[in-house]
Amino acid sequence: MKSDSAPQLLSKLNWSSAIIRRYHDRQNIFLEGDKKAWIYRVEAGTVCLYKMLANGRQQIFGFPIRNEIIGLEAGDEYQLSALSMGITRLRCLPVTLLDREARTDADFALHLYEAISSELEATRELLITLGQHGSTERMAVFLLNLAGRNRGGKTQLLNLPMTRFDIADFLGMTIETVSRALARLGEMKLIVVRGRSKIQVKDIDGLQQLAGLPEQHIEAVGTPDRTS
Amino acid sequence: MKSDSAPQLLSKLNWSSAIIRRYHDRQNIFLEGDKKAWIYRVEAGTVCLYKMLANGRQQIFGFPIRNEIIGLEAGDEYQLSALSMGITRLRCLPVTLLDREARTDADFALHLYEAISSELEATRELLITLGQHGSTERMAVFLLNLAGRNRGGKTQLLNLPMTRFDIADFLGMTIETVSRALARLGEMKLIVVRGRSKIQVKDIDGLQQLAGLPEQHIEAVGTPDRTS
DNA sequence: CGTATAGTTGACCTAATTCAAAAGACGTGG
DNA sequence: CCACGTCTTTTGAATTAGGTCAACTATACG
Repeated sequence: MKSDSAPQLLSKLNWSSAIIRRYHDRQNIFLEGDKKAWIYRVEAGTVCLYKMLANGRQQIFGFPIRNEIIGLEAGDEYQLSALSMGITRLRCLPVTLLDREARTDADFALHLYEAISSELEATRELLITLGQHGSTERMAVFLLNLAGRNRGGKTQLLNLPMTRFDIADFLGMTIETVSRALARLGEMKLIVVRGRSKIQVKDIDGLQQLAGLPEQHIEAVGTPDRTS
Repeated sequence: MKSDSAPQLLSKLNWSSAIIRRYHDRQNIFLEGDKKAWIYRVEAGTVCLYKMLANGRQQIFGFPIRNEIIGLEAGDEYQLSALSMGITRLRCLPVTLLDREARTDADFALHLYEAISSELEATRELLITLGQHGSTERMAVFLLNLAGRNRGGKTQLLNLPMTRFDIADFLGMTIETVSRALARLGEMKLIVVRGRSKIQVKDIDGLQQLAGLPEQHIEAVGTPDRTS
């Protein structure tokens, strides 16, 4: 559901020369409207991409993790804010470098085009999830997305570095509903909630089924086992 | 809210040589998954961009009108379906032409990048609208969006070539709720509903205010931590 | 430990969906 | 131009999912 656009870019860009920056929990990486100076690749940890809203809430657009790129968008300002969720390590590349490459190398510029395109596609998926599914299903989608990108076994222990508040803002609901949705998934024996930041996935197929029944819009991001 | 990215592209592309294609009401222009052969610029009428969903409904992502570009995305398949709303005229450009240009001209490729970027931004706005606003507000946003892109006077007569069903699928609600939302806006003296496809905007400022005031994104000054 | 913060659970309320039916728009043929 | 039938839209009543408010519990941290 989030930017899986890294692979192509990695090849072209000289990331090895990039600086590594370390964040602890809930540090701002950049804010919407900041002048864009760097693009980042997540090396470890999780990032939260969001926009602040007038009502004090925020709309979260994703939680990029290891190997995903953030800050990649046209314009000279960031269009989203980024926050570290837990201890996080980022590799930073000056945009100037990216810009120079893009201006001279059409092929590279096209990679940018593709990367943003897939980001757009991901955002559309999110929009569909929010618009069309109930709270329990949305939670299932969220967990599957995490599980998929974490690339684990069948019985995964998911790490949730984000708070219930963040999850609520991501899925467009309240923390209470998040809590109840998790409880319901628990009752259904699909997951076990372990403390505030660990969730054991017991029945990934069940989740999958809940999340979208028909294959349609839940592409198994990374998960090798797709039963249907 | 939709792709207003045309201007830059227009300058580079040789649209004058492009074929014109005519559609009447509710004809498919292309379908999600179709091999991408053309990109289009709307000359007249309205297009509906959507994805079919498993439950028989559809998520609509926008209603591009005159001068807006459709079919512009990376990949060799369309990621959305497009349907004409009312009599519609499109100028068609073979993607091969666009591709050739993009592969050789880095500057042009960057324009594509920017175009998609603004599309992404628009989709994010839509997501926020759907996620955070009530039905009446959403309707206000929709009407303002139409009014804004139609560029008219203060007391506009809006043409709605799409059905209530389409509006419902765009705003993530039911036709009944669409109807009630319009009725409510009527009671508030903000609009007058004239038949099934015309709406007279009486108080655009009132709509704007309802919609959440144009500036709904507060930049986070300081810590975005909600609680502390 | 004890306090603060995060999360859960319960009771109630509201907005939107659902189901049902009436009213209005539109096209057709007389 | 009117009468008719179909389809779209509106309106109403009942239902429900999720939000809100409030109390309670669990967890992290000093």
